[in-house]
Amino acid sequence: MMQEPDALSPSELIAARRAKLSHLRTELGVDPYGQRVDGRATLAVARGQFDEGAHVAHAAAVAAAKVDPAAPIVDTRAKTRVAGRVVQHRDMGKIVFVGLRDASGDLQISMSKSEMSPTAFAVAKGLDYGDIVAVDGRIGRTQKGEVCVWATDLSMQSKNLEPPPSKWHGLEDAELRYRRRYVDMFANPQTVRTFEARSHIVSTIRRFMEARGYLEVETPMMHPVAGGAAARPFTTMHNALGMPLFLRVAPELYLKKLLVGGLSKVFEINRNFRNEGIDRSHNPEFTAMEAYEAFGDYGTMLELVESLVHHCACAALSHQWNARAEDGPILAFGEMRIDYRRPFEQVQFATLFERGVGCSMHDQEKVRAAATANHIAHAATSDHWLLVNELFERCAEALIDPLRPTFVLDYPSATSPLTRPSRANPDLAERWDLFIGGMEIGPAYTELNDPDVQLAKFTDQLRGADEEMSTFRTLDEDFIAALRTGMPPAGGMGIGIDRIVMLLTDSPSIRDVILFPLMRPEGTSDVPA
RNA sequence: GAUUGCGUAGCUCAGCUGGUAGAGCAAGUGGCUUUUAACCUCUAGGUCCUGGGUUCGAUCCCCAGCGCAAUCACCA
Repeated sequence: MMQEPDALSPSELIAARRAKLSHLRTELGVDPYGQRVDGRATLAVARGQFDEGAHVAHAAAVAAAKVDPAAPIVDTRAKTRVAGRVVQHRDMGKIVFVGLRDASGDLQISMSKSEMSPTAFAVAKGLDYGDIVAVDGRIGRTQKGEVCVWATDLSMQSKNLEPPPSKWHGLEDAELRYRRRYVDMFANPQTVRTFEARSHIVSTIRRFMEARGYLEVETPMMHPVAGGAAARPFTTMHNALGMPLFLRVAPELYLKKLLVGGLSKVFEINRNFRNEGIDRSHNPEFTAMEAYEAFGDYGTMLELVESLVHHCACAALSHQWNARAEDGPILAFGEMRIDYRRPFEQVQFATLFERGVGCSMHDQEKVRAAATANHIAHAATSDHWLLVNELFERCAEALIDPLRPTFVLDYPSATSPLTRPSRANPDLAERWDLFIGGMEIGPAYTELNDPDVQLAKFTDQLRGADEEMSTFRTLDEDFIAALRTGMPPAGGMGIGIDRIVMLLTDSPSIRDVILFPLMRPEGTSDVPA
């Protein structure tokens, strides 16, 4: 080793790369960090420029020139300039093969000592897995048929100083994939495919909503009062105003204010923040879409969401986001084959409850008995409808067919404080939840627009809140004032975008569809100095 | 927040009734002008997650901590 190891990282692997960095500068006179590269083709485009006829003609001309040195070598192979990260490096002596990768795919670069400057060839021989290079050359293929760029020049664009993961296995450790996503992205090409798909799905949703006349809006993420969902918020503080703020748990109340203001169809796609647990389908910040339509109801929203999800499933098929897609909008999700054909299933909450629990949800005695039998806390004293809700989640939700998108309709009114009670049965709220693949994708409601009923429900909810909840759950006077101004009757819905993306990209964890999921800091344990 | 499991070389993984560790790839060296996880030669590479304890001796057993994963709770 010609150079002292990196002071911060004593690994000799890093020292070797630093030595090469120094060698590039002092011995080869090369800037390892490159300059602007114009006229670059993606690797996929360059590969598409391959022409077998030109390759054969060139090979024949080279062969002829060996017999008769005076014979002209006509080369009609396409010239190209590409750049990418080195993912393979095979040095055969006087010929070097390098595998390059960019977001479009992989392409081999073949470099013959006789066709390059000594400096460029020396750089090529010294490349490491992870370096970024730019290459000029012509598109041809090798004797074994591998389409490649036969390089005439190669320049260093960035030196990799971090020992990269195994080129064969990629980066498999889930923790490292999330913490160092940038490594995951070049070590595991599927990661890039998944996030491209995510982008296309969000774009598809946006275009779908716009085509239906919905206006996209952006409402505050910092709320003086946390509202719109029953979730613990994150707290923060505005210094200059001396003002406590909550990161929003839902945009709902602001979007409804826009209906008061006269917009009739609005949607917002953005982040919500909920101070809750983390698991396979929960990240503290997640992306949701909420949409509201004046003069609609939850039926309006049902048609909207069914069309939207079906549309996205079809788009997933045609874009092959999901490699295991079968004929029709049937998409693989792990071991499941989820059938997105319309119409989706619909089932009444009360029906599903009876099937799962074995009694009518209106039968107070039997519900309480069932709650006791299922060891639900405070079964003897709890409110009837809270028990119904508990029992439903414990016993009935599992009956929903995970292979078919299913709307569960008409939840108990008592657990839906922002929802308008059903005209036919005031115990029920005009609300549905959509379940796909065993996950809750989102709810929709016929929104409550009577300010006095809303105020009463909020007040009831506050009265029932425990000490912790009541520290951040306060009455949103602004929202009540907006309702007093007059909000048209409306349908509203919210769906989890991350979960839709999970389903359509066959990703088992929400962390596979969030670029930088929240991780605990590592290596900062209380080691005494 | 609870329970269970995992943490060994840069990566992927072996290993040990408790006697301080191995492989493949990656890295360094030498060879090779058509390779495909290139191959061949030689070499180097480890706080076995951290801190305690038991022991003559701990990577292994016990306790605590940290991180990750799964399940549950909360929630979407």
